[in-house]
Amino acid sequence: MVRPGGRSARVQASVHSAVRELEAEVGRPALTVPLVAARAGVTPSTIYRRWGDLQELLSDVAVERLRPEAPPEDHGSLSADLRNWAEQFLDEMASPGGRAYIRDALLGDPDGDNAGRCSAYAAEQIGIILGRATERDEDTPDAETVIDRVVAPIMYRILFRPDGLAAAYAHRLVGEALERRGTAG
Amino acid sequence: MVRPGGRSARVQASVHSAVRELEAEVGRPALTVPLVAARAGVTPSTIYRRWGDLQELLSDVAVERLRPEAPPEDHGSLSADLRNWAEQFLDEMASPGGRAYIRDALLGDPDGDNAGRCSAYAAEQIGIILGRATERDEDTPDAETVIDRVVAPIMYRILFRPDGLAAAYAHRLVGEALERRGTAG
DNA sequence: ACCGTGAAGCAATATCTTTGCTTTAAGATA
DNA sequence: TATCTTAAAGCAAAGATATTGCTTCACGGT
Repeated sequence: MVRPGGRSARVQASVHSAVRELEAEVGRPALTVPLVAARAGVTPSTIYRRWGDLQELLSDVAVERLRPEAPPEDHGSLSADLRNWAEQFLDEMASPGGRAYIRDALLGDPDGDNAGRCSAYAAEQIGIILGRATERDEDTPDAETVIDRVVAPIMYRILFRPDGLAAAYAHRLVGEALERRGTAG
Repeated sequence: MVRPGGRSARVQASVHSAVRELEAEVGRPALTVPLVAARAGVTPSTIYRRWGDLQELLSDVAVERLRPEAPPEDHGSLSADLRNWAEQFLDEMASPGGRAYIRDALLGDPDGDNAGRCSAYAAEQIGIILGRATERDEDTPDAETVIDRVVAPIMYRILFRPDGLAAAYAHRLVGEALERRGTAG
């Protein structure tokens, strides 16, 4: 029987907060399970038993921070919506903090579950944008295409070649992904 | 002064071998620095001082294993070369072992150095393919385009959505990346 | 053949991880 | 509301890993 509320929930919240606070205060390299436990007012064995190790805990926290907080802004057209979303996505993900979260999320994730969740967040936001475009009767690519053409290149560069990423790159990708579509009806 | 040869080199080789052997024998989750050290005939402190921790050592080993061993096969045309290369790339990288290496390479890599190296390997292979195409007077995209259109989507899916990846996907990406190019001179 | 030096060995210490057992409190039942 | 059940947390001891000062070794230069 699952017990989503009560003590377990309090412990989880308190541990997550402790991670976020300590990440800011001492930096991630200095994070340890006992340190987090002390700040959270919990014994280390609680963390080991619930999360396994520090990496899985960090992965958990990272995924939470990567979850979008609001649907993408509506700028009145598919291309404006996508441009804006891609720019923000790149900004957030390419920042030092964003990169650390992505890595953490991928890292302590034996079954690929958390990584899948991150990808689903992006897919969801894109789905909203494309849904709006469809309602406006715009010619709309499918979400997979946008992921291949826009999200994947951004993530690849963030992970493998973190230098020289700027909004212009996101804009170019969006432009290319939408090429030869503006004229249909 | 750098000392590439001699004892240091022997230690490095022996430690790398130990990692590879033990990865196969006991599995990566059971790997520990003391275990590797014992197999390599080295004291643990040597490993800690040279590599910092297990993750960085694994990252090191992983990058070595991701280095291509030969230039891409020549099939007589850009599209055949790229199709073949992409298919092999996907096969190797999407296999359980390949995915583990990619993750390890990204993981113990504080400065993004090893990740950059992996990306450079792919870029180099692609450069060879495109160079051949240019010599044949084919209309040739630049390497960045191939990375954005072919490599990035493959890597994104391997890392974030490991299900349902097959050669057909790689072929489709190559086809789309080369679209509207075959007819030029 | 002999230094100088960077890297490896050794060993003591500090820290983290694991685990068996006990205690707590959430949620169900009456 | 009192009681019961049980998943999860606490505690503490044992085990393993990580760190570090000092010593020893051997490569590369003179």
